[in-house]
Amino acid sequence: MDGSLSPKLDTQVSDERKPETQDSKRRKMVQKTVVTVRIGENGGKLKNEGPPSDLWSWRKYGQKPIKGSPHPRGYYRCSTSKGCSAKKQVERSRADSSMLIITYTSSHNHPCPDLHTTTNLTKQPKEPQTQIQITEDQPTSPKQEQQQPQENQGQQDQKNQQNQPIMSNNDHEDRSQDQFHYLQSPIRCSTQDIMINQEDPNDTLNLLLDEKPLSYQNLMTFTTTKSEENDFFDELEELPISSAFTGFMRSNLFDERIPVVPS
DNA sequence: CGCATTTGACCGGCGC
DNA sequence: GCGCCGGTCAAATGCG
Repeated sequence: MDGSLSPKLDTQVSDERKPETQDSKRRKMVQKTVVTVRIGENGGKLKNEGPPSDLWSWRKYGQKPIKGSPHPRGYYRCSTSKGCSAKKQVERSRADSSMLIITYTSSHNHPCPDLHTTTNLTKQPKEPQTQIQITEDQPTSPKQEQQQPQENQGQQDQKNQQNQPIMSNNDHEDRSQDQFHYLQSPIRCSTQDIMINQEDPNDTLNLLLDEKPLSYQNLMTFTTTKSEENDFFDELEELPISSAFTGFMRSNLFDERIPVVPS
């Protein structure tokens, strides 16, 4: 009894398509989290690259060839929750085909799914070791130069990040923000090496978050590699991947949310 | 039968 | 004002 003809779309469509509303005026105002995923040899061998497998469920709603990029960009929407407006864009780096650029937009209005809630994920395959660099960007302001060097710097940064201890610099302020977590670190539930760069040109946060990547490699130690995943992704061109030991990851990652906002 | 994915078309925003 | 690019929606097809 919602009275809506198409509840599934009606809600979202109306929300985004609103010709006049605060967000309609500035769709770019939406916060963006850019994740650069580096795929190793494993990824190169595969036809499809391994995107960061988040616990979230994503449904592909579009794909478009981007000018300047030999590879198309895929548009995904969070299907974990019906009312979730979280979205993500996945594209392959034109400079490095073995590098994936995932851009998360909007925020999840629900907590990260867990094995308890997502029984379907229990059998999720794992992907090859992938290195991810995440950049959070708030388009409210012009441009930031740090987002460009991902291709080159990303590699160097990753090395640094791996050496660094995992999230140890956060666990105090994030409690203040509840939903913030969901939107700030969508990849928090990833299973690979993730590097997070939060881009916030409009705020000084950038300085604080600028180089605050996280390395989950330690956690990866548990990950038992499965070859089946290859087959799983074989058909996938873009990257709907899922996480394997999300339960464990989630426990650690979720518990230690990344302080997007230092204070 | 239902759900997810894929492809094409349309609309909006930005730049020139 | 026009053109181009990006993004989203809608419909159709395929797979589970």
